[in-house]
Amino acid sequence: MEVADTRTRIRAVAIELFTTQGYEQTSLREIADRVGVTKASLYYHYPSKQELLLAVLRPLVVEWRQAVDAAEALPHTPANVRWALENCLDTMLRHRSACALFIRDTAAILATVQPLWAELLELSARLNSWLAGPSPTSADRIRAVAATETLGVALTSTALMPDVPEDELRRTLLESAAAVLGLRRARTRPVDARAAKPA
Amino acid sequence: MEVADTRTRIRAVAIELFTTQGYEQTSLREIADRVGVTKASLYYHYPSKQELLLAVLRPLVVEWRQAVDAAEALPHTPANVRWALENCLDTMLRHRSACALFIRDTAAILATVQPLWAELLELSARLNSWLAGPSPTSADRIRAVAATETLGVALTSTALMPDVPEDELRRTLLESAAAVLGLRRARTRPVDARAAKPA
DNA sequence: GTCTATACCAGGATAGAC
DNA sequence: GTCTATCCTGGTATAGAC
Repeated sequence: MEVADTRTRIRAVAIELFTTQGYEQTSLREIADRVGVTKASLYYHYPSKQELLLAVLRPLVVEWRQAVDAAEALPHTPANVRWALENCLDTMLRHRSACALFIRDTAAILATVQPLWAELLELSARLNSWLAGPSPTSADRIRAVAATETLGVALTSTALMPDVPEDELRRTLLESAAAVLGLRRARTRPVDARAAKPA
Repeated sequence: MEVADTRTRIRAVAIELFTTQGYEQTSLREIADRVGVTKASLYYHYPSKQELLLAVLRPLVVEWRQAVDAAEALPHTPANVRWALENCLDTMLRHRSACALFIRDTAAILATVQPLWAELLELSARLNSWLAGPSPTSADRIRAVAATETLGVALTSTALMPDVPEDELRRTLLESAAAVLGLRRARTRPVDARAAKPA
């Protein structure tokens, strides 16, 4: 592989420009120029701008699905809920830029890659429904959505609170989400995981 | 005014198409066709697509500013915090479609109408800083952002939980935001508004 | 003052030469 | 695997009809 092969470089430039400027705001010419090829050459490697976007977003969706699968496999106990929140938050933090794209560019992505978007919606629906617990009231369901939304703050936080250290962010958001769900404060280790059900 | 004047009809069609399809995804031709005029005619009434977007978004920003101003004018007591959350939530609900546009189309709007966007950022910064209270810790600041984000659920809720009645949504979200901020459960009337400070 | 016709340029996409 | 040339659509600008 004498080249840092063009295909890979295109993807790298795309992820950078998409996440800094947005998807619609980034032209193929811009990407091509930065890579040092022509627009037409991009089309040799990726059949469309859409596919390029997919190549950027797919890894996040894959991991996110694993996180939701993992949560669903567990019984809905307070300790498990805490663990699931943590796992989801970490997944988001790991793919921070792709997540930000998803959030900032919702309309464009929705219009562009509908199937991927649909999967993401379905995944968050499953997560929310697990978080709401068995036979949930409307309030339980609302709280579940509110809790996941709370974790989403991790993504806007870089812009709003650049000086806050990541571990404190992580800890506080987890506590906030737990508070929304009516869980009491965390113990150091997840003990008595089978006691009373959450409010 | 024999006509439901063209200018107004353009704006009405724009708000509808922008909010259902997104800003970038809506072409001027589409709007013009729906109104029954040509693209060029749009330009007589609005100097650019941007201006049309501004005309749609401006009312929300105006009211939002009033809500933040009102909050800042009050001392940071638990009762006042509750009242501010409520007021902000209601503002969002009143301008639900414009809010949704702002959230779904962030990247496009950011790129298109930077000054408006900047004002919105500044307003939410002010609101968050008021919510965090005087001399806040990092955790207080994070919680403030998490609480406002919680209210934002009102906007996604229509899609995720279409069957939940609005008043229950409103009540539960306010309680969730209060839980994030560490306020205890609401009394029917805001009594003893000057007692202990929130965690 | 309100609108149409028309032309311009940028961006996504395709065909075909090298 | 990369380029040139070309097409179509969308935002924009202007001249001019009514």
